Amino acid sequence: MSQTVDRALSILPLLAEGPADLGQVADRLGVHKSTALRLLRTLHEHGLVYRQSDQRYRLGARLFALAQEAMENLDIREIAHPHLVRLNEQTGHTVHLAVHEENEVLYIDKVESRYPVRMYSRIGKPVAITVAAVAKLLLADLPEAERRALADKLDYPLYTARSTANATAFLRELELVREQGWATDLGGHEESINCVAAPVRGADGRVVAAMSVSAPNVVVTAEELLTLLPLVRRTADDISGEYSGRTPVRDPA
Amino acid sequence: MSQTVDRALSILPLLAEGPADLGQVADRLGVHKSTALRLLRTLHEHGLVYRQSDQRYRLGARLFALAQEAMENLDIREIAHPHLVRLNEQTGHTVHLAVHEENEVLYIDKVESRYPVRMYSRIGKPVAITVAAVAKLLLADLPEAERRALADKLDYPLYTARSTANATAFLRELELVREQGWATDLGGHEESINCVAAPVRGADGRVVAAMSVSAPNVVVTAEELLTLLPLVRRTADDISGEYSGRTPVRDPA
DNA sequence: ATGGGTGTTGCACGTTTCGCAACAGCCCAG
DNA sequence: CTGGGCTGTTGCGAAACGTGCAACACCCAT
Repeated sequence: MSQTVDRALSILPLLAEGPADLGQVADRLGVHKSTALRLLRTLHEHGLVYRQSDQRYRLGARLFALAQEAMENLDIREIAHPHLVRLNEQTGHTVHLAVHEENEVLYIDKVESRYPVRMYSRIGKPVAITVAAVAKLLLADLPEAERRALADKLDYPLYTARSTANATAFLRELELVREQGWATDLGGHEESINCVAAPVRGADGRVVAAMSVSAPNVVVTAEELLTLLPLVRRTADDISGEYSGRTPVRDPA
Repeated sequence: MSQTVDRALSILPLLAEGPADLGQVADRLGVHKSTALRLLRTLHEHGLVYRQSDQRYRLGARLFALAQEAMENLDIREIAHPHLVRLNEQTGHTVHLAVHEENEVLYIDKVESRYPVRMYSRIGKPVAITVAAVAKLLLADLPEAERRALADKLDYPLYTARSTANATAFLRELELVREQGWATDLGGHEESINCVAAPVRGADGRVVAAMSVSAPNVVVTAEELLTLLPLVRRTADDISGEYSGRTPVRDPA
């Protein structure tokens, strides 16, 4: 690791606490004033640090711009994909990844049993929003007002006898999902298909995506599928960790 | 200025464009792979850079945390926020707060129409500096020499037919804004969006921030939006007063 | 197996950075 | 006006630090 860079970067969290002048920075870094000056100058040239009118230093505008740009380029799908593949290899079942957008829930990735098929279209198919396990997870995380408003606007088609029947039942189900942190769809969409799903959360704890494992009755019973829940949740948590930058990746120290 | 730090910091905007692997980083920096590796490691230790499971690097969570922390420490923002909210309640439109820093103008707060939810999403994004009403106000306050120098350096993208076309037009517009003490953007950035803005001044009279109200054509015409000007200016003046310590906090009756 | 593609490590050279000390402004007090 | 204290700034030599090289380790395809 580079000492100079290390010192320079140590300035950033220090300034995040509030503005500081050259002397304070030098003291807290444990270096000579002239050294601190040069480091600050370099940070300044890159816009990470800004000098306000009283000559004290602040964190600069470029930092916001960088964070902003990085946010937009964060591709959940890209991060999640290898995890989906691994989950598929471990279970043999179909794995889905879905996001919530504009009152719809869309699949954005899918790995099918044995042969990994990547869906390249960014805009996937809308899912059955009232019954799909992933939809429940994504909607359960909305503020209550939005949840209610949305629930009222939806249609509740009876795909099967176990489909969610109306807004009241749906809201009750969302409440349950919200509390337990996972969701299922047991024959609610197609009679013979069961799903178990877990949420992917961003750094702020909000649900940004949901992942599910689906299998037909003829292959595994609902009970057997439920035994996969811990694995599904762990995988979702791994993705969450990676997505929010909490590095769960092994470092070959 | 420090060469090592300079190189290390150059990695950040590079990664903001999207994830990259070691070789790509080294190439674009023009250094040996081993050098890039050590720089990345240092950045990694500080959490500014994160290594995803495919071993590629991307910007890390700490960057977001820093940006957010820095933003929350901006005192103008804290003081202005309740005023923005009130203005939003009174007008129903989107309200922005922006500051000027290092030849960029960026939004530091935003209250969206009617929804009490505070969106961090677009905050931090640099604004279209040649057309945005807030940008004109902030730049119009610069000393003439700086204004000229800046105007020459800028690009003048034609977002719409009403966008500022070149440096001459821009300087003329700034002169006007400077005299009248407020600014507009009538379809200069997006055809159907109009803005009206007013400056926030510090104790010394210099413009420290600018506030705008934006609304699409389909909701209110430009003329109707302009009738809000007195209210916008009064609000900006209130913020100015509070920021410069002249006025005790006014009750929001 | 074998080759090209990655990422990683140890090392010797020399460029870069460090701390020092002296300088330059600024503000306040005498 | 003058002087002292405070902050930020600059030139310089010494040496520490970072650099590029080359060799290695590893993974995946062919």
